[in-house]
Amino acid sequence: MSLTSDLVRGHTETIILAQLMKKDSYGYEINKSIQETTNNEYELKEATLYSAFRRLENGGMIESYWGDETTGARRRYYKITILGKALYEKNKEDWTRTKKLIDSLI
Amino acid sequence: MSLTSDLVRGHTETIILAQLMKKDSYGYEINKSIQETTNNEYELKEATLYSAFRRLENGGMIESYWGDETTGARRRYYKITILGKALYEKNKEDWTRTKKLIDSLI
DNA sequence: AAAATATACATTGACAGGCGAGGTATATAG
DNA sequence: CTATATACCTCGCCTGTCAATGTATATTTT
Repeated sequence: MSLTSDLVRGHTETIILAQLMKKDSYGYEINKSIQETTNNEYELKEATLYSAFRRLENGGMIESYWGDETTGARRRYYKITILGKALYEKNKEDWTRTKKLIDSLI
Repeated sequence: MSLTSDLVRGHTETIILAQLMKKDSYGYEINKSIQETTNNEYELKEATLYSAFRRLENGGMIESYWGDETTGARRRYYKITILGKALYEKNKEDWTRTKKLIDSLI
């Protein structure tokens, strides 16, 4: 929504992985969930979201499959892989370190 | 140095402004100071540093003047402006908010 | 005296992530 | 029947980062 986007840059993949740590999900739902969690303070732009999915899938961090909805628009579900879980944990640690780093610098 | 760069992206200007809040300084010194503060965990690449200076100066956030060194390499000193101080304060607030936002999402 | 290192500034061109703008398709509410 | 919500996707631009490269002076090492 606001000015935060620049500062969240670089966390997009981790945010998506975090959602997929809870359960398999699809783009639209993930984004809604982010909006709810942040009281509409933040959302991923669709182009950002889907390009992140591509990167993550190409890197073997997530896998996708089509949902079996008989009604409504089709959904492409994503599932986090072992590799993806490991990346998520690593990114979380990096975030903890980076937070301290920035706090000490600004 | 390491993997942090992606996550610090977006904070470069604020980090520079933070240094200039303390005192007028020049590129090389600012970078050394950052390295010392972070125990060599982080440093700005020169190209990044100088392009940030350009942006900040063009935006009226900092002003520059040549030092009067009679020996050694010349130094271009930077001074933070009123506008720059305001931006710094705003960026700090944004950081506080963003930190919470990311913490809630990952 | 020569070579290496430290100090100090600067530019160029490539790269990657974010995103505006545009497009497709189905279902429901007014 | 029109608007809105759900759901996916791509193209091409913009911006910040950074490797590589270049300049110049001073000190330290060999």
